[in-house]
Amino acid sequence: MTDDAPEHIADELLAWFDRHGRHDLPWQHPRTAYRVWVAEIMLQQTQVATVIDYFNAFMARFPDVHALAAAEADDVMAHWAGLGYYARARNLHAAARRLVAEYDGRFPRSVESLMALPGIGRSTAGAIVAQAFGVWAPILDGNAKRVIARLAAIEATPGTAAYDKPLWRLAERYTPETRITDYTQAIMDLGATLCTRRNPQCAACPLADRCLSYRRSLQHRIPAPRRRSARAQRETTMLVVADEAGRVLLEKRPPAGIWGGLWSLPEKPAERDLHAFCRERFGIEVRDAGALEPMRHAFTHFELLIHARRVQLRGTARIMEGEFEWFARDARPGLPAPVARLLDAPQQTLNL
DNA sequence: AAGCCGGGGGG
DNA sequence: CCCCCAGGCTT
Repeated sequence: MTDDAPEHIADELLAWFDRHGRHDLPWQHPRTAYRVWVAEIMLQQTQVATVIDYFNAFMARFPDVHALAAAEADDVMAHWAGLGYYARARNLHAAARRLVAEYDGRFPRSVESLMALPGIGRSTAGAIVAQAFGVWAPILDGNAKRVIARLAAIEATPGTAAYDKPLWRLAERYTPETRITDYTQAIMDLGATLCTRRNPQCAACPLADRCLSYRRSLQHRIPAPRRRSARAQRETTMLVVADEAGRVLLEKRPPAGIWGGLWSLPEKPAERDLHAFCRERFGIEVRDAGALEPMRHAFTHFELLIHARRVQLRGTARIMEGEFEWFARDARPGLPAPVARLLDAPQQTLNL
């Protein structure tokens, strides 16, 4: 299947990149290892257009690896709120501290060393050494996978070893010895701008004449669609507990799991009585102020139906330490997007 | 090898 | 509504 795949693509790809590639992304100027690393982590499963504002704000607050390592975890999480995949932020922070402790803040230049850091796999490690240091290394992000799968007419289903294994072998074959930084950017740019998932612009592609999919008119069928399974439904009840001053009680979620490490609204088990639960969990007496409009939130593998209930504190707010805290409206930490939407809904803003 | 993690954008 | 996106970690 891949034996008749093209042998070389770098020359044509680089010539195209010089004229049509992306040369003004924020992490390209200046292109330090720290900036490339942070960008690569943010760009995992997240589109460029979404990342740019987060990246610039992150760099303004944490300009180098020492600043990031010295920061509080909450501060890092707050700058990630809304980006999703919060394990990325926890890993980024942990890796920054290890880089400072073990490497004096200087990035190692080998794929193997970088892969030993949390959150950095083979493709991200390759992108960092290629882009920051000009070291030869293949990458295989979503763009490169699609470009190479089409070039070699890989018909296996994405997400399987039958798909990934030949792609890594071909990624190694195509990665040139020279202009490694530009090549890495070029194959991603081709995938992002011409060799797109739908409606690939083959007429403008510098590799069309050697692309097996194009020559066989398979470019619309490769990559094959992923198998999709029915999305499970889940429900939860969240409490909007407000005190007299309009502050809201938030809970820091455990590090693992959904929204790990983020502040959010406390959840009440469905079977628990509201008053008993608040008494035992928070040590407060409350008045039930009624249900809010349920909110749906779609995750990749399930859909969450959030039943929110407004609860008024009776008496004085206790000072709480640790996993629960009272937050004034303008002092809220970063929240998961649906929780932020819930608190910002018109029915909420009236009395909070 | 397969399942899991979050939110946004585009068709 | 559907699918995918500069993937990696866990089991």
